[in-house]
Amino acid sequence: MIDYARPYEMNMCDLYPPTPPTSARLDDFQVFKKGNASYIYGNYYNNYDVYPEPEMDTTANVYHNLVSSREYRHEDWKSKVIVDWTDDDTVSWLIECAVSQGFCEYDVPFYNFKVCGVELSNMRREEVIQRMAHPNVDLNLSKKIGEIVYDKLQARLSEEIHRQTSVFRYAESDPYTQQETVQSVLDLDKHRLYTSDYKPNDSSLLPASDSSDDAEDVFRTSAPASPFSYGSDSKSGDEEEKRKIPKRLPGRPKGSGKNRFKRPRSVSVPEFLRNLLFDERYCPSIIKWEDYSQGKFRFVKPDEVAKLWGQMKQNDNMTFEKFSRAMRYHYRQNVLVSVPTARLVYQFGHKGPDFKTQNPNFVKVKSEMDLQDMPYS
DNA sequence: TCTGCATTTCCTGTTT
DNA sequence: AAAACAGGAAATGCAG
Repeated sequence: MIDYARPYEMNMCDLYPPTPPTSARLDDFQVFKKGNASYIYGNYYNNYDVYPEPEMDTTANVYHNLVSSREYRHEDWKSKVIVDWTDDDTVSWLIECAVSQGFCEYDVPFYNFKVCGVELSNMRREEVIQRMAHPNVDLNLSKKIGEIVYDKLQARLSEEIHRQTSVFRYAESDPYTQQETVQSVLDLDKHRLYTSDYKPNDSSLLPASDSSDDAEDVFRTSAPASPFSYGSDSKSGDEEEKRKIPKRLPGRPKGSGKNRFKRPRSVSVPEFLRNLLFDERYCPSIIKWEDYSQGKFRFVKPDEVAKLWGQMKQNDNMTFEKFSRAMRYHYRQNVLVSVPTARLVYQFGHKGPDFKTQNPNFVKVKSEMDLQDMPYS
């Protein structure tokens, strides 16, 4: 089922690590890719399986930990859902989580977790464990803390999702006319969510997932393994040669059945489009609102949108043709609607995601610009 | 393990 | 003519 109208939804920009070192826009989408950069000790490292040497002075780290961890002891996070957490909320939760499990707060390198809730919720087990590593703390202890923290996080996340789902069953019937009601229901729900009886499943003693899974890419390489797998890709022009090569069967080519790893829940195609439209980095440069009041949007650079989708799904072979096929499947349920006369223009249907936004296409209103131009206002 | 859903891939034909 | 569109068919991956 698609959560078309989730109460809060991550923006594309929120999915990715803080200010990656490369300036290339598409690199923002590589957080799900195995072996790609992860943020630790203020630096990016390319391998989840090693514990890199921190660049910061380790003594300073420990000192920082001792002195500052109490600054984060506030309880704001308890009344919020995870995606609303600030980096301080994340740290507060982390410390309380570790302490409640009998660990010493000084063994938790909380400065590695100064991230917002969205980023935290997208962390994989390996990344949490890796961030937990500290040269002055026994590796096994760090690993254990990391695993428990990860399990607690997942338990909390699944409880949140469960709560959202039950709220939005109600909302799905008519998301537009009921929007206000739904919002108020959500607000109520949000505020009483974790104030009293939050009891996550205690799976902290489960064995750690096999991180070796991450060492290999489960998706096929961009080059076909054999001519038999992609017969139609042959561009020899030799008709007879073509006839000899059996056509590739329709459907996704078989990946490796083994070495599968869990990816974080990905957004659906309509949600992905909505998120791009909400993100100043992509709207209006590669996708933009054509008629916001009707939910109509236009692909400015369709190939780039498809590429982003492909990168998010770790699929280098994604094209706009395939992406648009996925979009067309959403016509059936009125999540998306075709706009016949205009090319590259689509429309969110009445069952589409909530696309309410203050400033479509991020066009500054005149008064705002005037205010900015005034030196002292 | 099974099932259903959301894709992914390829394809043929049509429209712009 | 090329690109975009439409939708069938078959396959995968994931979640329940």
